[in-house]
Amino acid sequence: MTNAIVNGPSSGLEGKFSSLDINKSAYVPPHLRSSQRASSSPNLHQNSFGNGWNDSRSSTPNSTRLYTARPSRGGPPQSQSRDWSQPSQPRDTFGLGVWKDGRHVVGGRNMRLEKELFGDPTDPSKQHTGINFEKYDDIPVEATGASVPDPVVAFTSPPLDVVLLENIGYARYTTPTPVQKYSIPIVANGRDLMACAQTGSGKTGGFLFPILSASFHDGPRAPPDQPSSYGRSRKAYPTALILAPTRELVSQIHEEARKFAYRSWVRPAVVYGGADINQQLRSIERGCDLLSATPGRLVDLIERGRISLANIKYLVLDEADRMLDMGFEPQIRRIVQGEDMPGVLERQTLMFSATFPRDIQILAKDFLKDYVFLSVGRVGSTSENITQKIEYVEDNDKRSVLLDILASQSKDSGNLGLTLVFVETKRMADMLSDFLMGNHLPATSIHGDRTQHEREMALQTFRTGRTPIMVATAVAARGLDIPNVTHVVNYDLPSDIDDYVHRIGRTGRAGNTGVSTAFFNRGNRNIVKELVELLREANQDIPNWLETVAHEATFGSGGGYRGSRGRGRGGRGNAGRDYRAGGGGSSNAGYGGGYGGGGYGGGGGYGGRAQYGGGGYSGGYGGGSTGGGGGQGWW
DNA sequence: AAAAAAT
Repeated sequence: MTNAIVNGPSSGLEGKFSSLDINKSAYVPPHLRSSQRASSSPNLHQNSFGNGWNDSRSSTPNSTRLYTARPSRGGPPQSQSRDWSQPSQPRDTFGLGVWKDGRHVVGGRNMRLEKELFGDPTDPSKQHTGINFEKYDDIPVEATGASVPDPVVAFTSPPLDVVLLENIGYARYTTPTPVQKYSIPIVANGRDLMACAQTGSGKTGGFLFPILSASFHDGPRAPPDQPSSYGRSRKAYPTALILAPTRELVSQIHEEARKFAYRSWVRPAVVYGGADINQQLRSIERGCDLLSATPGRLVDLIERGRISLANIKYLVLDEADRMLDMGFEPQIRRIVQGEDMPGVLERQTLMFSATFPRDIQILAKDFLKDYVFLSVGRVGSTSENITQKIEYVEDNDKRSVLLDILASQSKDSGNLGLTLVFVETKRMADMLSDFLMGNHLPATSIHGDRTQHEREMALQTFRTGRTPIMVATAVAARGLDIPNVTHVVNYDLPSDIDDYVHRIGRTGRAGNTGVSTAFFNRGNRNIVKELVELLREANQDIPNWLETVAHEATFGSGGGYRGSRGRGRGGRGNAGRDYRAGGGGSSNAGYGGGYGGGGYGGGGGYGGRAQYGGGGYSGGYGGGSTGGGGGQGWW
């Protein structure tokens, strides 16, 4: 099994145009696959372990098992199914497989597509393994819940589906991240999952890998009551649905899905607002098995009768806390509970959230069944490969300080790195990028008032280095994975420390070192305490004046440093605790270990601090002025 | 107070 990655697929059909037509005509849209599927596969409700995933919660033991019961690659099968001997078996040459007669018919390789999806392996500048594994092994993970499956140690033991393993190999991922080590067996055992983890921890693979592995093996679920005799229905019946808060995030998830669904029967699709809906309609007609979507556009398409959720087997809510912050709860509830999606017992649901406040707990209670709770340590702040600098800069001086920074950066020889500048408002994003461009700096900007096209262009010119400076609002703070960001500037500090963590997490990825610079002034006192704690945890240098300010802020008021966001999120960072565990909770991996420090939601259960955080707002403006220490009278 | 998201 291991050699699947090393050798790669060896279909002899790659690049043969002759089977183009065959393939086109042989392709069966997902919604028309029901008849053959229903008759040929009695294993409809089985996962790749072969155990019923509906009732696995009570019966599945922890022991590891094979993730794949039989091979499903492009070569001749090692088992029965003689029809393979037919020479003209319609195999695809464009990297598309099909599900046919209850079996996975894997597509042939397509070198052009492969290059598009995975990059050119011969191009060293594209060598982007994505993940620094030594660092990642330090991330503490805690799993709680009833009979938590043991984490896996490798993609190959027990093995994921061979086709998936090959794709993982093409993507040059060698080792599962800690999130994946836990999530893979959890999902593969049919369990629901609530994970407190951030993007960058490998969580996209954490849900894509097990979902695709099982899907490759099991095939699509037969849509209920599908009027299959009526020509082609134009309704898509996805098997898996992934919801995420921003368009960029959704589109990034879709790109990952395209990689790992390569050569399989699974057609990934993506829908989000701001883009031409007719184009999206056409694309989902071409196949929509694993759908990544923002909630609004999905509801729209459901209303138009073009997407049915009746076939959903896997539901993923990514960045759930953020979606609630953005007011998506009504749409999400409608999608999950108010349409035709199978109930909680008939589907598998995975929720990811950076924090675990009360409203997320409620959502988890409503959407999940007997879930495993996974708490994954913070990546950005604990990893010391991000150097965090805090500079005192008054608002009026910010522009010139930024220019200085950018100028000194460009003096560094071979400055290939990208600089991401965060501001708080859309207006500021426009003004600042105009200012930079006016100073002949190659800058662009991204925020919610730009058209989707402009946003995509900005992201593209930034990624490719054509405009290596990008000014961004919160739209780019979370989740976006842009390789080669070497510097994050918090031109305006966010009022929420979690946002800060997310922002600086845009750099220092892929095991590279990164620098973050924050402009701090009196307007940022609301996060100073948490900021100092964070810097301390991450072994960063803390300026004396900052310590002083933090001290004052602590004393100046009842310590209501959190306020500002109205509804305090449950504790900091990933302090998410499995509240079901009643405070104590069984822990599989040392969480406390690298985490000491005060802030981590200190034992006392959950509910308490979740909703209306401590002192509320006003973290003490005006508290003891005349900055005492450091001899710097800033206040 | 701001940002994001369906039109």
